Amino acid sequence: MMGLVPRAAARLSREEKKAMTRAKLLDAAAAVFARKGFAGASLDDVAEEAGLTKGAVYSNFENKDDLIEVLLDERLTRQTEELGKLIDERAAPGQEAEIGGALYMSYLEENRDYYLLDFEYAVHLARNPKLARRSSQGHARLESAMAEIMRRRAVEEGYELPLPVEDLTKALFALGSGITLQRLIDPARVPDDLFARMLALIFEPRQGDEEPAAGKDGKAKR
Amino acid sequence: MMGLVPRAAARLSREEKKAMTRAKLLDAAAAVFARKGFAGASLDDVAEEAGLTKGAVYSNFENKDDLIEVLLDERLTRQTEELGKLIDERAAPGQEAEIGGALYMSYLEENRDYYLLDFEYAVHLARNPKLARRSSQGHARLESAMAEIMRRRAVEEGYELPLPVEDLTKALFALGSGITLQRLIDPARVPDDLFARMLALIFEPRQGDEEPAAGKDGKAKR
DNA sequence: TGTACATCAGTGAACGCGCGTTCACTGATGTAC
DNA sequence: TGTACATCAGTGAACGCGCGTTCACTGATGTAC
Repeated sequence: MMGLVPRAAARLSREEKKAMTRAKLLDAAAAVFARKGFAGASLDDVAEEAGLTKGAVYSNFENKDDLIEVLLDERLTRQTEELGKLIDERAAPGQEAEIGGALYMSYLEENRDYYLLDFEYAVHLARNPKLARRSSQGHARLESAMAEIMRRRAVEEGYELPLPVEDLTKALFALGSGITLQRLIDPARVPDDLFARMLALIFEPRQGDEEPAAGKDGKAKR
Repeated sequence: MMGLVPRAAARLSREEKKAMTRAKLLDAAAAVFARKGFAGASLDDVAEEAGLTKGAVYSNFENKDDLIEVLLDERLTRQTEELGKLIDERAAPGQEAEIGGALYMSYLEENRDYYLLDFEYAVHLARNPKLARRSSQGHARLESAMAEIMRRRAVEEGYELPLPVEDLTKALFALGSGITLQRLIDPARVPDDLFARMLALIFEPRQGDEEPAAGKDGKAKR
């Protein structure tokens, strides 16, 4: 019983073992950075959380910057992949705003520390243009994924987007992150459903738009 | 010539001199924190920029946190006072969105470093609830000022706001800060006029709103 | 107005600490024969 | 299958540095007489 894990581990090749160490370090970094922040957490903290030593960090990553870069990049990739599924599974036609807003807010509630880390790192990026350039790619992919979803929904349900998708996407992410930051600082100052209501507002048909194609839910979005 | 400032200074009372020192330190802190960030700048940097020593900082402020708190609080108060004037002077009826958006963006362009500092400190606040509680008051005042302006405009020009003012205010600040953060990281990824266009969109009349009271500029906001 | 003492804003040096990074070493894995 | 050497992931200790904070001191300003 006690020896199982070690004995199993002893069968791993050098390469496999290294991959495990790396994974352990990334998990530990996620937890520790979330708890203490990037600046506030030391590599000793990370190593200890992983049950290893600082040397293991430097054996697997260039330095502290590299570690968090890999960490956040991998998380962003995962989120990008999950984004589509989430919305498609949950949102009925005409309910995207409410569901999307609520979904985001509950996700935020559960991942407070991760968002905080994102903001901290965003500031770090703004002060380190070289890092920023690399990280831009990941965010661009996330935006594309989101834009693609909105475009498809709009076509399927026959409504017009109020702005070019790319711009709309950027604006929605901006709105979301702005609300997020406010809530992180003082949850009481931002209503739970503000994001959802803004989404509804933004997607609502305007005077001068033609009436939605008959059938479906004519007066839906109100 | 050379002796003028010192000789004049020699006439100041202890109190006046201390006030001058404090002001010098705050100016220096504003410059240094903007340049290097709050975490990145040392109190030695601040003191040196002010032509003083660290001891002067500790003689005028409790510690580093207190220094930036006072600094940002004073700036916020100034901004709150100027906010009303700015919009009233510049924006013709029906042009609030365009002017407001453009105004904000050009202000951002000129004060890049200050915004960066704001975000850095916001994260700091989110991790230090005690600090956050005090700083909330300043932001609440800024929001009230903004809400008051929007309320008045809406009445004067006879349109309806799409959400309760308080919520709308929070949402607009959130959108603005979200766009700001994106632009700080990578200006190329956010169009200059995105904020203005979103404002226009948000204030645009919707299907189901009654037509605007005759006269004025009936089909204006399009 | 002048003198003697009190106050206190700002000095300058030292303290203590934590942290990122480096490095010689080790022991388990891999390789060649 | 077994042996001898090479490799290299991870160890553990040391290095060096910067920084926030403290503190005994000083000299200019304030106060009392």
